[in-house]
Amino acid sequence: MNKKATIMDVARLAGVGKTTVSRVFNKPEMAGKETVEKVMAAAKELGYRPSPIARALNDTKSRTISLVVPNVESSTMAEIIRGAMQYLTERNYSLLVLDSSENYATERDYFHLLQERMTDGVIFCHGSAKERMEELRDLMPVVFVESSSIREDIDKVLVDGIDAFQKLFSYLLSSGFLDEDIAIVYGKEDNFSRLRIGQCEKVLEEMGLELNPDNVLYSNWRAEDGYDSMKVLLGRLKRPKVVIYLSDVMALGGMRAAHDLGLIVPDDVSVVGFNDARFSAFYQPSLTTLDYKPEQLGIAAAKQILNRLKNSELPVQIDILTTELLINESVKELKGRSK
Amino acid sequence: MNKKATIMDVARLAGVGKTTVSRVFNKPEMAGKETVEKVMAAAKELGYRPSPIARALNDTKSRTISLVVPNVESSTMAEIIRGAMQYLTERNYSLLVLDSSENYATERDYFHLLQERMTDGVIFCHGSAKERMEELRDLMPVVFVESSSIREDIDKVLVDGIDAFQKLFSYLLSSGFLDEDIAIVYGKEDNFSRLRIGQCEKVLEEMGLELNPDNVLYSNWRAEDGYDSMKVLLGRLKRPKVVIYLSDVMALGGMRAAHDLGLIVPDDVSVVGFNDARFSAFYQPSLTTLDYKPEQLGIAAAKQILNRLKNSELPVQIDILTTELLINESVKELKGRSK
DNA sequence: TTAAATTGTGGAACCGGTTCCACAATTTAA
DNA sequence: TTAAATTGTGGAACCGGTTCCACAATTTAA
Repeated sequence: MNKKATIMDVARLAGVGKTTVSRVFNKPEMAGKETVEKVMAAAKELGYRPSPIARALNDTKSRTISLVVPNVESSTMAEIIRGAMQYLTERNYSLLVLDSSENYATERDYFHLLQERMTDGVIFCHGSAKERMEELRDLMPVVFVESSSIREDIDKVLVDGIDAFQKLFSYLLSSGFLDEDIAIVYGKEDNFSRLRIGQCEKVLEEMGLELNPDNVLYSNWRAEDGYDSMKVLLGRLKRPKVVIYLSDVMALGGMRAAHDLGLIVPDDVSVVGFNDARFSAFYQPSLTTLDYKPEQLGIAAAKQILNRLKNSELPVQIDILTTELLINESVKELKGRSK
Repeated sequence: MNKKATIMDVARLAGVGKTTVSRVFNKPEMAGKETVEKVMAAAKELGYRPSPIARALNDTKSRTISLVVPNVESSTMAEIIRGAMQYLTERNYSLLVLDSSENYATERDYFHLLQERMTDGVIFCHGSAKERMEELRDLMPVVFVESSSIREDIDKVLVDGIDAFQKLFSYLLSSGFLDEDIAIVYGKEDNFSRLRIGQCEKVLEEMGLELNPDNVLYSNWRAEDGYDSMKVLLGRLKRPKVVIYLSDVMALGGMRAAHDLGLIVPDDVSVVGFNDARFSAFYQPSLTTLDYKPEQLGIAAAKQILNRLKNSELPVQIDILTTELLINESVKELKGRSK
């Protein structure tokens, strides 16, 4: 490993001052034509590239955005990372991914603040360190993804859960389901689930519906968890007629559980998913789901951060992604039933 | 946004030199007890935290690892990111994710080298910039994931494709399938696919098998693509009796296509997947697949990088993940057939 | 009581760049 | 031909830390 060439090496070889080398790399139009050529030749010969670290020391700009995600089992996070990465890479920014799982509650604290100056902004995806993140806003732009905040200077990207549940419950009611027929399976009971729960309860209240408390379950996002919760629900004396899962993956597990119990989806029990509708149309039966692209959350958040970086005076940005109710085979209308 | 406190601010407030402040933060046992307290109090009062950038300038250690991934549609990459992130975060390293999609072929080149000093090492996941990455090895540790290299000083993490195909073909033959019955659907024809294709062909040759060229397809990793390729295969005069997909997600699409054509999996056509067996057991029918956890690739690669960082003299590290053949419902044995 | 070893401290130099500003050389205007 | 404006250049200072090393103060050994 031979040592890297520095700006001084190039300056010496080209027979100019280091200032001139710096200028050639940053504002070549401000330098003489011949000088530019000389310096570039020397730089090439030495394989010189300016060190981003040394640059950042002056700039306080690193062209790096941090993305703080809980390392959850759901693939949603992975999609968000993908979306943000794509948007930022295209614009020559880098993405630093940080884990905010609850096990790191204390280190993370230390850890992020440590990153302060290595990062031009932070995208925060509903983890547990909300308050810390809000404080960070005093130092740099912060975007919240699917997470509420009291602060009014924090940009946000949200999924319109209210609208989603309204669409869904309207559809189910018009399909002949009663509120007592409906079961709902949330993910792990964390900050994010609480957001959804609140939205769901609000809609239920608005629509004058009341679920049987036995039919509200907390699971853990994975297919296995959806499987287990379906077994629980179908073991009840009074079985639900439709089960809403807060993720497609859990719904997949749920459908399999029904099948393993000798029941048919949707004849014996209907199933609805939410989220990552990437494959829902291919499941057997295809899954009725509230579709949105988590990737879009990442893209929107990255966009907001760069906007804010360009203009810190911008009024607060709030992007709301609406879901689409994809009606597939996993729900069977009960219109004709005589209850 | 009030300015951040620097080491000099702390030194002044504590009435000591900046060297002493630096010492208190880095080697407190080398400083006097009272001094440590004084400095810590001053640091706390000012909310001081050492700037990682300024630190990195001396260290040439940033405690950051770069992960270069093609932004493919497959969820495999997302799993790899997750695994690496988890391992590194636990050890107080950060993960910088870079996109090596082919569209960025030129920028990427520039881009990575630009990152040189911000990164202690690079994990490279079968993208198109292989040669560039090999050059990087002269400057820092590089780990290749699922990518071959001529260089013998590059650590590697691989999936044992040879073993996987051996297991699979043995199983299929012993289940009554002939080579002419077998179709195989690869992903997009890129560096990574070529690796698998090579492995598969080698095994076929070893076992004296020959596939019908019509039955070898290149698709594009997504469920939709798997769907389309199944329609192509089932449209052939001589239909394959078993279709091997190089990803579970494509297999899911394929099974759905068969169903939409009025065929039953596995009675009319058997299907095999590969890869992300996270959900394969929950599909309907459950999918026979070559199971490995892409997440483990990320973990193993992260581990190798940190090992190498600790000891650059370490002999080359090669981790080979073996797959497990999960036999599920999507393949039906043809033992009894009279051909 | 004196010499030697240990402990703690801070100024100077450095990491590799950028910015500021004075100044020399050249070009343009009078 | 001379004064004013423009162009190009590089030394010094700086960004915010760490490392090196000399030296003072204290402790231990003789």
